[in-house]
Amino acid sequence: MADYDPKKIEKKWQLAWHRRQLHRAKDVSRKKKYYCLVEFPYPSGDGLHVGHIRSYTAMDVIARKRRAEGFETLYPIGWDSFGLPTENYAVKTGIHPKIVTRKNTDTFRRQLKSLGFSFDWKREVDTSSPAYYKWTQWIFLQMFKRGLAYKAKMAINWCPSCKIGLANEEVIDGRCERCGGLTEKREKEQWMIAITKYADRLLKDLDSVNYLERIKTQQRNWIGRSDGAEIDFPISEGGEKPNFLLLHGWTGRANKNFLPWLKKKLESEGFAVETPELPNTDKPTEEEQVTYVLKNCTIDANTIIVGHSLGAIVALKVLMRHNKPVRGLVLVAAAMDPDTNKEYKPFHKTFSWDFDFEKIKRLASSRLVISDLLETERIPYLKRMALKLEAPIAQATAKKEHFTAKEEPFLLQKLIPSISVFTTRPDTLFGATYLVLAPEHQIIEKLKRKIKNWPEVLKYIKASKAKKEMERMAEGREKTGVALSGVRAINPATKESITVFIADYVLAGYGTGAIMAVPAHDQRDFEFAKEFKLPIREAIEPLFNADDKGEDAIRKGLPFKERHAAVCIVKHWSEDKYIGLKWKKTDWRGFVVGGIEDGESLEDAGRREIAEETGYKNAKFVKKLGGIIHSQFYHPLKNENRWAKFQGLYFELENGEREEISAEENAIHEVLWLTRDEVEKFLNARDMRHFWQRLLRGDVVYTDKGIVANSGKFTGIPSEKAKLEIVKAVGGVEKVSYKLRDWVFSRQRYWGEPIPIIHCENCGTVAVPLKDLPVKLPDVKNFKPTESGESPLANVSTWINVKCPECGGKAKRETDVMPNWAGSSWYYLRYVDPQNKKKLADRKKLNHWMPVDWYNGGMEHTTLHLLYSRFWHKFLFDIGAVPGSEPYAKRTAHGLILAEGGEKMSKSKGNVVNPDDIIKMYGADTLRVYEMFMGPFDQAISWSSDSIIGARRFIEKVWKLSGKVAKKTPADRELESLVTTAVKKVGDDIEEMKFNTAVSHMMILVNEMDKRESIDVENYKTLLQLVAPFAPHAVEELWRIMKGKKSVHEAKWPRYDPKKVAKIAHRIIIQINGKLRDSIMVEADEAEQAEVVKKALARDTVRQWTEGKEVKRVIYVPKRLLNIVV
RNA sequence: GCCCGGGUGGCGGAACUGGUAUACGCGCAUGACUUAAAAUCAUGUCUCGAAAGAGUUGUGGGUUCGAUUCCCACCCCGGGCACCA
Repeated sequence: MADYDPKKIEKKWQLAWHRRQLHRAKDVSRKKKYYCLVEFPYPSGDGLHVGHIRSYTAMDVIARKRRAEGFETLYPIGWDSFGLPTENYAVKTGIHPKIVTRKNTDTFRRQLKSLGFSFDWKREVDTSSPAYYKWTQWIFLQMFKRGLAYKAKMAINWCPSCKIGLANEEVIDGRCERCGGLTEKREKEQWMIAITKYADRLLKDLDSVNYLERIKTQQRNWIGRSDGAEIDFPISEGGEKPNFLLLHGWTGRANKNFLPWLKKKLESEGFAVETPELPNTDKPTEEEQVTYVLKNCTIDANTIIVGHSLGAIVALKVLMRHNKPVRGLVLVAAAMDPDTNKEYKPFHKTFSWDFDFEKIKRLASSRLVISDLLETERIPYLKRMALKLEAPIAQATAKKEHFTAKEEPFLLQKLIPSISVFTTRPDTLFGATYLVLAPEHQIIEKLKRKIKNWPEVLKYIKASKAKKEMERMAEGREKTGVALSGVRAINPATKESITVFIADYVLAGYGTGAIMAVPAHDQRDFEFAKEFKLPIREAIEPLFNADDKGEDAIRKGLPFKERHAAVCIVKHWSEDKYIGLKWKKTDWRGFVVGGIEDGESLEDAGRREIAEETGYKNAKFVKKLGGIIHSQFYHPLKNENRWAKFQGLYFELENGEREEISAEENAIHEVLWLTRDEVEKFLNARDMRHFWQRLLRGDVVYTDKGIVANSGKFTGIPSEKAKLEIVKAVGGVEKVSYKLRDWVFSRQRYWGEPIPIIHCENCGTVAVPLKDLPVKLPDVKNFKPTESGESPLANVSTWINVKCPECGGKAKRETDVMPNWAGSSWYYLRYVDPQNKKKLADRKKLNHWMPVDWYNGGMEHTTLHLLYSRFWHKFLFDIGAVPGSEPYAKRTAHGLILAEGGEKMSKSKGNVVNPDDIIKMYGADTLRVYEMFMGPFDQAISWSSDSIIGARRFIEKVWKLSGKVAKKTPADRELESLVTTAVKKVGDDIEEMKFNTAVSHMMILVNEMDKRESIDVENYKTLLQLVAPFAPHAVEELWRIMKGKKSVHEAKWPRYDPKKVAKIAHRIIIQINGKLRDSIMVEADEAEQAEVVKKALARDTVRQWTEGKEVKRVIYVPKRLLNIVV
């Protein structure tokens, strides 16, 4: 037989498989489907990376195994071909990106084919081809139509060297992901996509998919859900008072009672109130009323519009038409006929509720309240509106006389100027001793005239804006800020007047851009408070729970016995040493602890305990160590659950004078003198450590949950429980916040999908009609981005100037293009039906193939591509374009391949491994096997050119074994068992992506076979089948030599008989006192313990160790080990 | 700082659910074949020790008959997030 020569066989079989269309996936098949997916490559000029091969081989192994198991398997590939490197190359060379892309794609295709991947090449997709991006644009327009794609002026991350805006996900350590340059913040009009609308579903649905746990965790952290509350802090000093515009509804008692009442109330508080007489109140025509208000009333940024029943509708319309922000909006509904108890018809019939709620929210930025003067459930539209506006509903107090509303503190409170904060710890509200606003907070501008130190404040705001991201980080988070003098707020819980600061440690983009600072229970607030010498007030007493392990774990069902106790830290009279008590009967190591008896002072109790437990007589009390610490645990000696309320006390001994300790005490614990370091190690309970920290550092910020303290009627409640109660008591609202930001979708560049939007002078922003899709990229000569940050497309006047599709008037095309994450957000859907001209994919085919059964890719895409595509898929699901709301049933991740030195491979470092070279030298099969064998698939690993040879030798061994194959061989039960084990292990390992051990099992089998004179045909064939997915070409050649016509890749995956895995005889390890001393062979049928022990004890080696000793205990693990304890 | 991984020979790494630590591969050493080299084959290869034996899975402690594996504390490396209230 000829020597193994991959050059001779690899091309041959690649062509043969292609001709036989072995890897085509049929859309109609009686087999069960299986969809394997890998991340399609960006065809860069560097060619295929060995990292691609790692992932693609892994999935190829799985795809081939699935086919062998009888699945109709789809394993597609395509090109993610829009992107910056190609464009930058075009800028440099003047060659059109289209041409560069084609060239690169050809290289990638040739390289992938040379590796023998079982892709279905008929399904190639290419994101930069108009036939493809037509549908990318289509999806964008669907989002636009549903308000998910919007244009907004906002501070974005700007990379000055790429001249491009970046999404948060693309900024790493304040640097541009692509070029590594520092990014800055820039105000720009940008297309945004409202991924935040899907935040909660993206989070929740993670529970329904099979992703690696670390992928889920990373996505969860990125989405960053926090459950908390919004709480208003009224401005007590300096607040600009709003003026009110009250719009009444129909003639009726409501107008007679409620509005006059409100007017009087507001005026008595010193507010300016305007109440216009609206025309035609009996037969309302909204148009007249809206015009009237706009014409006759003053509306400015300080106006709060209050609309009552019909007036509510008018208020909304006025606001939209006015189109400038107002101070606030209050909608009051009492649209109930007092006689019939039915809703007024005109209210229901005449008005549509189709408002642009997003816009209204923006226009009424600071106060948004909906007040319900009836039971809410009877006015469902009000509830609907509150939901849409995310506005709090004030509950009515009126019942029978529902038009004579009583005083409504909540409503009023919402109208009085205040600062709203977001907090996850409303339970600490009583400890909030100051407020902090982000420097960008809108209210600062409004308070401007009242701020006495405005120049200083302005300087701080400017300085913080000017800071680049990196500088902000480099400062080591030292807290800076400025107090607003002339402005104060009221803590709604304590009613105390507190200072308001601006500081850049508060972020404008998160929550409300303002926080209540609780220095006692938040590290950052603590640091700030120390810096500015602000009061620190404890609102939570620490609670330590003995966890559910250990002998002091709380026993369920037993009640807690509460006890006040003193914890005494006692210092030596001359040395820097402290008393530690070590309990003898249980694993407690702590300080002197003892109960406080009735009528006894804390100090006395401490001194008494010290004397009793240690004998030392002259302890001098120095200080208390903070407040109470709660500790819940089980007391093993007293057999009861304890709830100890510990007080920390610090004593110093004046001398070593000591009395005899009672025998009783002596039996309980041991007294030790410990240095500071020894104390650290000695303590084994969190409560004791906490006191030690208090002694060492003075203040300790306790940020965990505990028992509410110093909080009026809430004192003593567990903090978790107090949260909601306190929120309710101060009229706060429960809120959820996310770290996830909307997706910046504009790129001011050339090589991307044009955003299919037209800007018309009359009609505003208009979608390109679907029939005009795709909006093709025009050919240009100059790809250079402009200094002003406009797209190069802005210069192509023939392309830009168009007629408005709606009015036919003058209009211009949008010149921004989409980011390169757009095309990749849905490509897996196109594989299913790549040629479809009418839809992004045929529904039947989608039903058949979706979801992707197994998707493998890089960890680096977890919060980018993977999250984006899940979002797009959910959107497509919502509009009925795809079945199922999750695209990928299973997601795994491969580790990076690094260069030999452990660095990243890069052209500039010259350490890139070219797969073409490896294939030339060793063959594609060797490269595949090596990459599978090199190390754990999910971990990063360095390339090693020395080790590749091992993979090649393995294939050669398999090759040479074919010379030993014989039809008749002597029975070989051992080999039989080895083959069976290998079938099981290789199969299992592939499923768990433990390819390295799969290969090693095959190597073991090959080595064993190599020892034999001859090998049975069937055993050899089984081996070939196991190797086939890894080294498809070599095995195909061997298989054909053996058998003939059909391909090994059409053969059924070998099965194994579980009984054969069981060995006939076992080596039993004999240990004496846990040390390995001997081993014996035992037949499977004589594995009874007694027999084995007898056999073992008879052995000389064992007798040597057991001689003259008594056998105390024998542990026997069947088929494994025998441990004799003497 | 927080959240994930990880730490085992000269190197990549293996070890099921707590049960022979170092499988498999690379490298290295010795030998065979060869004029020689490569390739191949055979043997050996954690440390100390002549041996019996002892020690060893980042460090220290604990639980256990027995710990790479479980628990506690700490150190180091990689990745993600980073003042997210």
